Amino acid sequence: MSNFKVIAKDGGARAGVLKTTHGEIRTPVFMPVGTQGSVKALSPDDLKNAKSQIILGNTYHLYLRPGNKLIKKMGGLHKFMGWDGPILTDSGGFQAFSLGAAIEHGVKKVQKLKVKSQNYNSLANTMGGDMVSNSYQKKPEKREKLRENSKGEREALNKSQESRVKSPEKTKHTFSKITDDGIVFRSHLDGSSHLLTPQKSIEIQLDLGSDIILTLDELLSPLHNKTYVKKSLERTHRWEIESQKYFKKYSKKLLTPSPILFGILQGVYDKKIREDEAKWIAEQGFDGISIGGSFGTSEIWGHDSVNWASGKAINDTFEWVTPLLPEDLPRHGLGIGEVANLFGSIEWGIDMFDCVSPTRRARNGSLYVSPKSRIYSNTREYQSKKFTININQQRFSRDKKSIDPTCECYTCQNFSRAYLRHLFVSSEILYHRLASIHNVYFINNLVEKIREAILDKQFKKLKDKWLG
RNA sequence: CCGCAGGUGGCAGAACGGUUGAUGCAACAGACUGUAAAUCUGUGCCAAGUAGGUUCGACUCCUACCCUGCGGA
Repeated sequence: MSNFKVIAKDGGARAGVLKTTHGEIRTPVFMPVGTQGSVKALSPDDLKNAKSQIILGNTYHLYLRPGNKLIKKMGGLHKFMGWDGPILTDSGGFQAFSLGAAIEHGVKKVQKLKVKSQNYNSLANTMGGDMVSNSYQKKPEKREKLRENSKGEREALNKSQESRVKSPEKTKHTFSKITDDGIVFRSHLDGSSHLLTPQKSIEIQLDLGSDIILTLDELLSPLHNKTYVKKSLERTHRWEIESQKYFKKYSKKLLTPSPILFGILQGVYDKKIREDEAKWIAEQGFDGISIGGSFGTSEIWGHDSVNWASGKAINDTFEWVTPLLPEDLPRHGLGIGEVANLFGSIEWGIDMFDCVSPTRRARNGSLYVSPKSRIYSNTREYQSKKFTININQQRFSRDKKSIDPTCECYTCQNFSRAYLRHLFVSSEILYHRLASIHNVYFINNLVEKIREAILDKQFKKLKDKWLG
């Protein structure tokens, strides 16, 4: 019996209902990310008032601190954090990337700039040593460079040549390493070493009492070469099957009613690979399918900068894979959550989303605004087609309007841009809460509006209104 | 009034007499997509109290004055 039901379709876009052990979810749905048992700056009440139906928790972080066994003893993650709605837990697969390949390759999940291909094969050969990433090292490097430049001409030349030779060879220290058995992590907290196997990941997620569990996968980088990608995907397949076996063996025994298990469709920005992966995952009998992997471009995969456009990789990928996935399974776009990407993904039949963007952006001063409000604000946003403003900007210091005059969140009902800017530049803690309430509400509300539009067969119209 | 210490960007604060002039904060802008993120990346600063002197060369040494702090009368 399926937990998921599509109740309406408008083109490729779907509206549905997903049953979980902590209640029903209306899809499409956005899931705020609560990595360490907390959606940063927000209480469960704040989350509910911001229209959150379900949140995400993280295996890797909660395993390291406070520990899955402790959370189990405390009655599970829901009780521990005071959230009675559904929780989806990530498997820890993303950290293999963010603590490994992302550092080594200097890339992000959604790579916006064209990266010069270096044909990376294996990764993270150099675990150990200083716990510093390249971005964290930049400051000292800059300092050295400046000092060198200020010395005598010849001396400076010699020195800078030396550093030019040394610099590319510089070891990048990563915190994760992939082995066939699982992911070896060196804790970013205390340096201790941990092996996360597919079984271990499921065990942790069961201990947490998650409603929706994900299989362990390895997130690929656009700079992994074809040989490595092939090998990695075979390994991820093995991990997913092992995850599923372990899940079937223990989930019903340990928890009643049982949580559900989503498999992960991995890959890079390549049609053939994504289609093959879609066919494979469709056959495995999962309760849902999370679509992850890299949405970046590189020469290795034949992408040239001319063809590249923002969000194109995401849209293309979903366009390729969704026709090959079972209609009756929920589809989850892992880590997707920017406004344009939500429209682009839902259009191709994606039902669920999670993203750190609303909460991280909020804390960093980037607040969402709707198209109408962009016109109010200033022609800058309107022209740039962005959906955010940087509240730190001076032009908001006397702005009496709410962040988004069309928004009905608690923050917009009660506070001005001028006040929020003041809180932000003053580093007041309240800023984080008010800003996060707004951004989470904004995205949740947008997805809710999209759902209503699908039910009314108005999806295209709403999309045009936003993306024009 | 006397003694001591000291005056370096908007603020704080470094540097053998050698094209001087870091760094931090603040300011201004930008980034952020399964959270190593209240983070990161840029940008600019009319920067040596005043007036002289020594020196090839002074932020750096000398003199006077002005100002600030501390102690004393």
